[in-house]
Amino acid sequence: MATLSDVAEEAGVSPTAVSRYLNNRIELPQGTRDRIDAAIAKLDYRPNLLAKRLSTGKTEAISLVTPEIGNPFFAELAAAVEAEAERHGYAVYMSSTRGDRAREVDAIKRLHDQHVDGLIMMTNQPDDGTLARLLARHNNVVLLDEDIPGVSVPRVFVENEQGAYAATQLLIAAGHRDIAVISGPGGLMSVKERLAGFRRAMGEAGITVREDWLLLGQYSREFGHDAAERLLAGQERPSAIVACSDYLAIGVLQALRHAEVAVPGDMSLVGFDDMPFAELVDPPLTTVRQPVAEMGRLAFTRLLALINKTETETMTRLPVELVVRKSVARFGG
Amino acid sequence: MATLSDVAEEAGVSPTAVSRYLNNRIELPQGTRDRIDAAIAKLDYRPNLLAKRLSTGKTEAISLVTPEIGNPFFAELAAAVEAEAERHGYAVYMSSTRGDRAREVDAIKRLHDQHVDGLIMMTNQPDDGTLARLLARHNNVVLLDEDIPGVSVPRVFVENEQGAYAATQLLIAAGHRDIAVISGPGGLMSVKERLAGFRRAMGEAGITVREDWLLLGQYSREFGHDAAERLLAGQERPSAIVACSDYLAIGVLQALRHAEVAVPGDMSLVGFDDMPFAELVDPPLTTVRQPVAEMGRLAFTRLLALINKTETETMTRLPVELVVRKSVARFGG
DNA sequence: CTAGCACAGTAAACCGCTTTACATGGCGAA
DNA sequence: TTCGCCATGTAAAGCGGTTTACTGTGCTAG
Repeated sequence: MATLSDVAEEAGVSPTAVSRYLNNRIELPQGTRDRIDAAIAKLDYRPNLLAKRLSTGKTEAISLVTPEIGNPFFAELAAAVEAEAERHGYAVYMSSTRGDRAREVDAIKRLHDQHVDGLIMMTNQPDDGTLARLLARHNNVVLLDEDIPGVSVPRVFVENEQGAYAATQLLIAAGHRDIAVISGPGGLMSVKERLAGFRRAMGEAGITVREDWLLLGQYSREFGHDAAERLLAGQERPSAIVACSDYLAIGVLQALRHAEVAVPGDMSLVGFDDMPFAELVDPPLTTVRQPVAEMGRLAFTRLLALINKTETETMTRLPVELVVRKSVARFGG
Repeated sequence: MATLSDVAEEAGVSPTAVSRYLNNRIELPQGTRDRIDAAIAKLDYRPNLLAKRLSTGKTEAISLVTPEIGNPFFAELAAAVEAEAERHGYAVYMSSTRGDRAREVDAIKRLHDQHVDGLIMMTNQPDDGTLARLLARHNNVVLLDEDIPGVSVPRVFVENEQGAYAATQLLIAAGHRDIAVISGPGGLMSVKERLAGFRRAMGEAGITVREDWLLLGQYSREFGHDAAERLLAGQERPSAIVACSDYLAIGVLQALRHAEVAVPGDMSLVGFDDMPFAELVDPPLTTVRQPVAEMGRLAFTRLLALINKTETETMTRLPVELVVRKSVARFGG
């Protein structure tokens, strides 16, 4: 591969000149410019990024850590981040922590070694302080989708409270009063906020919340399934369920189908996320849509601003939207 | 950050010694080793990967190019590759081409610049020779899931022919004779092979294939939808459809639902891939499962072998498995 | 007694680019 | 005429490692 020096020699100038020319740090007369351009073309010169990075200390790369890249929600988020990064000439290192705390820690440490310019972090489990401590030492971090308390960095979240509020209101408007909630780990911000939205809607309607119908566990299909079974096994049954993720809703749907409880006939259900499959399941799922593409895009934008020192801590809340499909029916009919 | 020289100074040896010690290229007496280890611990030394890479020319990173990381099939594949890469200490650069030829070209070129050690390539559109030419110039490439004719590199594919054969056989065994196929772009290997499997099954059963019921287009929901509509609009209708991807099948399902054609009552359907949502749709989809995790794992393994020069061109075919659910019924009831 | 060898390292070049500080020539102004 | 300055560059020192070739020093074998 041709190097900068080769180009310089070919063009009859010094490597310095070529370097500075390419980085717009020098004004050269037309003739010289032409010679350099010609040499570059002739030798098919492409700068060695490794050398450039070592020299400048900037990598033009970011790290993206996701809980599970195979999960469509995170995959879409990742795709959006990647697309925006690419637009700005940034490469993205991806790591999938598979819900493993050790791997999260690893990913952050490795980020240090990879010398990426920044990190977009997603997590789906409550932090015990480990992550917060680790992230505090790093400069360019933005948190996406889920909070890690105690780190002061830009954050991009959605209106969790609003979303759950709207979902619950929809159920109440359909005549439901016995409403259960199935959600993720109690320590997670999104879980707390969605629960708060639920409580607010219930409160405003003057309905007492049954605490034993608030089932917190994991944002997973399995937990959705198990929680629904538990609900069905109880003395009294709710007539509607707010599942705080579409994965949970899917699990619920499976349990209900297995128990031959008709949806929405015998049980109404609303999800959260609006994953691609939400409209494909039976029945098509009424759910709260998160603006995934916008979230990813914005997260990268924030990170870039951070890298360029034009940004400090900010918190953005993106609006969500209730998408009404077929999984909610009027109570009793 | 502490450098190698800092460590050397602290330990009272030369940087060379430390470097060689860390890379197991020298035997040092216990005393010296201890001093170096102590210095490393004291200074919290972590080697600068950038410098190491520039120096050695090895990056311990690979590039993964996928058509669409937001697509669960590719996302799962990517997750599997990432997991295996991580096990071996490799980082992975991800790029999503969004079905754009220019972006594919870009990704490959950039790979050259990023100086990654290798590339795992997935594509979902026929190559006009551009990619083949580009890839020929690069050493460490493995093709995953789909072929690019004319490049002699390791490949990891599935038994496409077998899969379609089994799917078709299932339909024939259920009494169907009027079977249509909806598939991806005609130029794609997977499309050809799946079609071949279909023809073989039909041939063995002595059924004539209706060429106008072979609908080739894109591996997308939209095309599945449109193709199904076209099928329904015809003079005669098939009683069963082989959709060569689950995305296609979903589209078909939507079109059929809209036209109030019951599945599997009025129309049987089998998909391909066994994406996570396949069992969640209505009715749960009978489909051909691809061993996604194994594909990803193997692709990385092959690439690693290639990087270490212990491998040349190989082609692996992973077996597929017919997963019977509820979307196929006996013909006539 | 000495040649030779193993041991325990080291000096210095190099990977390819950036950047700081400096150089040269010509020209305008005093 | 001379000074200074602008335009047009250049030399060389990094960035932080790796690697090749080499050096002392002591010990052993002959």
